[in-house]
Amino acid sequence: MFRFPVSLGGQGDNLKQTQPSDEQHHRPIMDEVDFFRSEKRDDQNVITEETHRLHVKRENSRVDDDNDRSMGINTGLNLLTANTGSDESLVDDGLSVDMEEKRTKIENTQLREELKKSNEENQRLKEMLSQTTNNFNSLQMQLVAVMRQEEDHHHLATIESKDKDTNRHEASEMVPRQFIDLGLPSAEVSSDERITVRSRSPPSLLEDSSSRQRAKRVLEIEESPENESNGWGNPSKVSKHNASSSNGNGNAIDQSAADATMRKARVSVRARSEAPMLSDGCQWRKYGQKMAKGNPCPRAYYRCTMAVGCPVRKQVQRCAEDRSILITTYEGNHNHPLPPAAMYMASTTTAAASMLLSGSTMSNQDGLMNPTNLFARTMLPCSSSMATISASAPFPTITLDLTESASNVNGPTNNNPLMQFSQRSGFAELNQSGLPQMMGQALYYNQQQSKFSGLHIPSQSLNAGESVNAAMAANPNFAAALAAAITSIINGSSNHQNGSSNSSNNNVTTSSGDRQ
DNA sequence: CGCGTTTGACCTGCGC
DNA sequence: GCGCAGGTCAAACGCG
Repeated sequence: MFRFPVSLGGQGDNLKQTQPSDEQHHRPIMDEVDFFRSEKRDDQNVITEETHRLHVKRENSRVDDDNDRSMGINTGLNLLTANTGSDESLVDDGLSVDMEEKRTKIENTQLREELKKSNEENQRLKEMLSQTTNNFNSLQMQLVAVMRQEEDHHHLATIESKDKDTNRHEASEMVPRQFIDLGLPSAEVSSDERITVRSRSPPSLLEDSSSRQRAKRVLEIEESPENESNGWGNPSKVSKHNASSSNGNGNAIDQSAADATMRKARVSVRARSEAPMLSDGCQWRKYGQKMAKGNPCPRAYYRCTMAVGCPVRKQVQRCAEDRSILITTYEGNHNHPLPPAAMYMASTTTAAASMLLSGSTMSNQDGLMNPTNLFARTMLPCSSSMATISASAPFPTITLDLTESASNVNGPTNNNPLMQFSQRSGFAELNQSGLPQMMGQALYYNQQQSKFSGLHIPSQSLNAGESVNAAMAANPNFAAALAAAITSIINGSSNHQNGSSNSSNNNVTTSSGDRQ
């Protein structure tokens, strides 16, 4: 197996010097050489830099590797050449001290080569780990949704039995029907039924489960025609084709709906910013601008230009009520590597799409969070103030509202919205492994509640505190960072294998503040 | 000259 | 079927 030549826990030269036992294999030899002190410093810098890279992934690591390689190779070759060319003469002269130096040079060269190989291997491993983690997070979100669905199915039976007492006739017709309908292609649903379901969706948390379930199906129906498999050019043109070609295949419909949901999931960030656009680390090109109805401010359309064919687009528009609020809506997932500054927002959109996918692809039973889930209901009031999911929009949209002023700040130390969220919910004592699950469930429940009721929950009394607004004003990237923090927390429950990285992700303050 | 922005035209879905 | 609104395209234009 691969052997890392550096200490994973090292923080710098100081730590290495005070704790030489961590690298007894290398350091004592290097410390003995005074002749190449300058180069030794370079070696230490390389090691230090490598140590930092173990903690913070860099996108330009290749450049670093090149630098290391150039520095290490050049020095090493010179040393090797000197050794091979003058070893015998030195021996003939009987200079044992030079022999020691030559031997040390050779060992240094070997160490550099090992370090270089280690860097390359480490870089490959990190890339593999990053990709695997992303895939795992996406799958984890779906798994959690499926597990919750099965769990809630038992609660559904109880609810339905209660419903039968009050709506015996309705239940006897609707419940069996919904199972039948959900198993059939969505195209068989008439538009009248869709309208009916929409109008029947009550806003209450304890809304009728059957109506919610049917509403969910409508959402799947509405999302299924959207297909971006052939790019963004003319999605609507493909929709008709898909709707007709997929008829008669329920699985195909479900998969289509799932794919469409993933692609059309949107993440909207409301942030106070005087800048015309949030700098989220990506490169955008404006391709259109329209005057939206009811808003004197035009809506600008941007697409990602960091890679050819990247499907990610975003809309930027100022709030009609408060023009200091900048509403940025992201759509799609990047299909190319991203700089670190752009990873946060990208991961947010990806996680949002995964969440929406989890909600819309639940099977034909009770794919909703059970209203009797006291845990989730406890989470909801606060989580809704930070992240809402609206069904009023044409596409399922997660809204991160970071603009509310702190009207009810609990205290000067409670400036972290997520920490306040945990405290208000009575789970402040939870450890870092518990908070992500709670947050994920809360956000997920909010998603289901608002999504299927057709009600956009307005932001209320966000306990983010004045610090959030201050941070937003100081740095528009704070919105992206906070969104990433939420995503990290949501995903944190599934990343127990990444202990070091998760510990920082779960610390929202660190995640949002240090990654600017 | 290349790239990004602007802006009017066009397409599509939806409601009446 | 018609009109409206959202979204996109592409030619024209500006800038470095």
